[in-house]
Amino acid sequence: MYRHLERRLVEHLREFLRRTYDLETANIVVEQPPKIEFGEYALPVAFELARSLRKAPRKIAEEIVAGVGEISGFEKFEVAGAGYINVRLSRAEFATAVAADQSPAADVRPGKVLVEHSSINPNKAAHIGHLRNAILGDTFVRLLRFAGREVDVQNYIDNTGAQVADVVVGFLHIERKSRAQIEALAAAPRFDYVCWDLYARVAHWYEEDKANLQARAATLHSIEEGNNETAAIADLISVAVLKRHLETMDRLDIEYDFLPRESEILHLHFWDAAFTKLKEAGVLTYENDGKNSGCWVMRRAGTAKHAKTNAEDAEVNAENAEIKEEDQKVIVRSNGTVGYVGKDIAYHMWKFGLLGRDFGYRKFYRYPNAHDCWISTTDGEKDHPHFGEVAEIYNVIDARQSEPQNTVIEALRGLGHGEAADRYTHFSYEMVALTPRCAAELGYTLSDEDKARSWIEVSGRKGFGVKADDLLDALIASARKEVDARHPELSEVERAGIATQVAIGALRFFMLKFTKPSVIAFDFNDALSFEGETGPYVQYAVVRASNIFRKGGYDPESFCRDAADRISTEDFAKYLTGESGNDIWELWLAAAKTSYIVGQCIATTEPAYLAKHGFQLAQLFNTFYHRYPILSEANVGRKKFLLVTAAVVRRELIRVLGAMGITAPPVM
RNA sequence: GGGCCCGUAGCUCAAACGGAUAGAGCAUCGGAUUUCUAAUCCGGCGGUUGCAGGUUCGAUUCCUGCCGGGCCUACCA
Repeated sequence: MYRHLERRLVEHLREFLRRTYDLETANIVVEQPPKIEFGEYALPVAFELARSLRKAPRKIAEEIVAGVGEISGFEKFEVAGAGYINVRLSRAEFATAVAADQSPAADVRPGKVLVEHSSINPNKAAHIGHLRNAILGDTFVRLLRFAGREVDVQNYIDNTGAQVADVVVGFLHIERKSRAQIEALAAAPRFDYVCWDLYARVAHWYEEDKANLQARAATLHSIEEGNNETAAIADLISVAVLKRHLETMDRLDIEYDFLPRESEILHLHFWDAAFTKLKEAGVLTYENDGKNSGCWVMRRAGTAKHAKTNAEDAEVNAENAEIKEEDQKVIVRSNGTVGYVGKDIAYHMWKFGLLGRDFGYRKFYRYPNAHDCWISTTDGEKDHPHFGEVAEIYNVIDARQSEPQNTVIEALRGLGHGEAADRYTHFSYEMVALTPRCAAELGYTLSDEDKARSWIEVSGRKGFGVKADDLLDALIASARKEVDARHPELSEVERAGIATQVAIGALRFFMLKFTKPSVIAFDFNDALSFEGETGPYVQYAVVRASNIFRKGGYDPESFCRDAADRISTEDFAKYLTGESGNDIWELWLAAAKTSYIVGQCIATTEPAYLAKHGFQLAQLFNTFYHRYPILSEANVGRKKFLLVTAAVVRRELIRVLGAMGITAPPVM
């Protein structure tokens, strides 16, 4: 609604400027006034026009206000300050529409969207870094679906790499376990924890004696070759750990549709198909000398020179024809094997339906809600959903991977698929690290240098980090203590359920409230907080709103649905003016912004705006709740109005939380 | 060396295409009429937005340089 009116305002104004000044204004900026009393929209357009019209901004603003005329839904235009135009909505009309949940159909872009996130190596337990990835990715999926897009969720599994081989080495060479023993371990709970520790030990074992690295090379070779005991063990380990990851993420309501695996990219020869096309298009060049002699290389992303003038064009092109050694990315090694960037290029050609090959598919994991997650195989089931061949992709991968991601994009461009390259988004975010204090709490001894840092990077290789399940367990235990103290009358099951909801709310909100480029320095104190700018704060606002209706014996949904029957436009207008009206109007306006915010989040790939919005809405509601007792309100008309207000805000808070993958408990 | 990111209150973070008095939370100090109310609310304290220039009517935001920190820059995946 808010967004729709903004668009209407801009269109009208553009038309007015065209008519009056014969000006084409490409971009009319709309802002929000610093205070609610000033109106709902602020237009700084007069400042911009001052130069071309050779008039004072204030004068232009006055002319616009005088001449702009009536726009449906808007009440008035005013000049403010040195030339701002503040615009006021018709509050009653707006509130009626918001209560009824009228939102004019937004134009949804066609085509399926593929979001890939998590992509955890299946050789050890998931840690907090993976949680940030999965929560960002899953929230983005929810945002896209909220906006009406069709979305496939993928989780890429690198099951043939050195990390998996290392755990195999650990079991066979250090632990000296048989296949049957490993199978038994894999079937036990939290097998991923066993691998977490073993993986760190293997890294240490390599360091003790470099000769031990031969075991890795041999294991890696056997895995790639396939059809042998070692490969079978690697497969059983990676599948078991993968299942654990799915269980961990399911605790957070994170589900996947498809799990493409590197092993199938290898066995189904995706690379061969891609290699041919890349050579034909001249994306790859063969090096005859230098350090990369015998390799197929491509230009590293961002190293091409760009001409600043036409005169430079020829010169720059000549320079770009030859790729300097330091700008070369080896795609195919001199021994003929392909590196991971090459496989990634082939994989992304598949995503856009440009490869001419497909995976086999098999059902792999059924969620408690009966949703099936599929996995890649060489030969699959006949009936399967259609994956790949999508219109847009978003890869949720941390910022460290931006160079290879850009290289893949450049390869697509080089293949002549510029439009695909443009619809490829590296959803980049910074890592989760630990504060020195947190690291110390975990029992790690720190150097003086580390102690002075503001954060320390986690390392799976060293077994240094906070495991996702451990954090969740700690959050649930902490929430449980609060619930037990507040609601001793509830059953064991009820209290456990509430504690889980609160824990998930706290965790998901925590990971979303930071903007993507900010490194999260993880600390248990911050993450375990349930007060202030947290998920539970927002959940609690919903619980409070629900309490009003439960204790009053009303149905909140019906108060939204039938708002217009219960309250006349005149009453809306009456209660939304004056000092207290302004307070409450601010709440209504914030509640109406949800879909506007969702649009912002998608356009900027920044879910943090949603967390911020949820918190602000909850904050406004809490103030309202405190200031205006509802059930004891003597004036019947005003009481109805306050109930509608609470019902609408409750509805929007539930929506915002839902888009973040958070549910509100019945009581807190 | 090159590329990308970050630097805002004691701490952790916001500030939508450049906009009106730079905002929250935490911490700290002081308060909240027995109500749908404490996982909450109100108030106090707290800022030369790393530094220096430039562009602009206007800069935390854009540009240049410097200072400080991080990440990436393998024929490993």
